[in-house]
Amino acid sequence: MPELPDVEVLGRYLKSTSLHQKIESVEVRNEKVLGGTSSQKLRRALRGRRLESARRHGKYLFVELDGGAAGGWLVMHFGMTGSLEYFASPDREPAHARVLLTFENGYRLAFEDQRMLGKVDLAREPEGLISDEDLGPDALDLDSTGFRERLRGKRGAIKPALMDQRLLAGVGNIYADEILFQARIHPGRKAADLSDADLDALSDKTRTVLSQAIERGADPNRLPEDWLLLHRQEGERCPGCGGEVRKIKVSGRGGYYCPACQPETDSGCSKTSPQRSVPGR
DNA sequence: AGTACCACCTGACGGC
DNA sequence: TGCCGTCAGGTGGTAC
Repeated sequence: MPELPDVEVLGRYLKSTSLHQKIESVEVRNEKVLGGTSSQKLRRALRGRRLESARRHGKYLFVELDGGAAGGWLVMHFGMTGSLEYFASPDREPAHARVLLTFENGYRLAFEDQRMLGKVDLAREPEGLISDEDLGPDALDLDSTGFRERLRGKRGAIKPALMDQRLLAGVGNIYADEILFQARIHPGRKAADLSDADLDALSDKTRTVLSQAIERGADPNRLPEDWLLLHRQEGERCPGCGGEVRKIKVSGRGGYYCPACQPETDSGCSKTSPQRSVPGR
């Protein structure tokens, strides 16, 4: 689940549950989720401290530790199956808890991750990690000008460009499909072939899709029925036109789209997308 | 600069 | 019921 909206929601969850409490203990159940750090280092950095604030950049969540310069930041990336769970009773402990913080009030915060493709790490400053990883600006911080500039000159298909964390950070496979659907652009079209109007639509939909998803708690059950997201299956009806949703592979990733709403070639008239029966805003 | 493939991991699902 | 291949919302490395 963890693309930008999911991580934003997890960050809010952490803020509403886990800030300002002293950390009594740190338990690493599986070291595979540790990035450049070790159990010892993590324990030493966290024990006795408090989580003071949290912020997100793309799919990364940064949690500030108290203690000023000595404090540093806890960094989390949720991979494909990562999540957070704050709980008191042992029977609420998630099945795949990999790192557990226990607070002075007895509650625990679990970093859970079934497939262990996520990471928990320490960083001096978020900016350091952002530049080390060469992450682009957060997708929600990009205006249409910045968006156009960053996609300009891209050689390949638009979908992998949208998902390229170095161009803009936060969009993954699922939301890329949704954004392209709402912008009425075929995922396999060459980025370089897109008109300015196409790019503006993409930029606009990137922001509206992500922010609306956040407003709805990134919960699929609460997302609008006319989003493609809820119809990601071959043969499902397109919520825009009633046509058939199709599956394709673009640069190695499986994805869904509506051939009618997202034509393969720009027929020249999708300049200003005609009256859409699609989501819109 | 792209893409194609493999790897990292676990688990769910469909076909036989 | 069981085995097997495939696929899954992420990223990184390598080889063309």
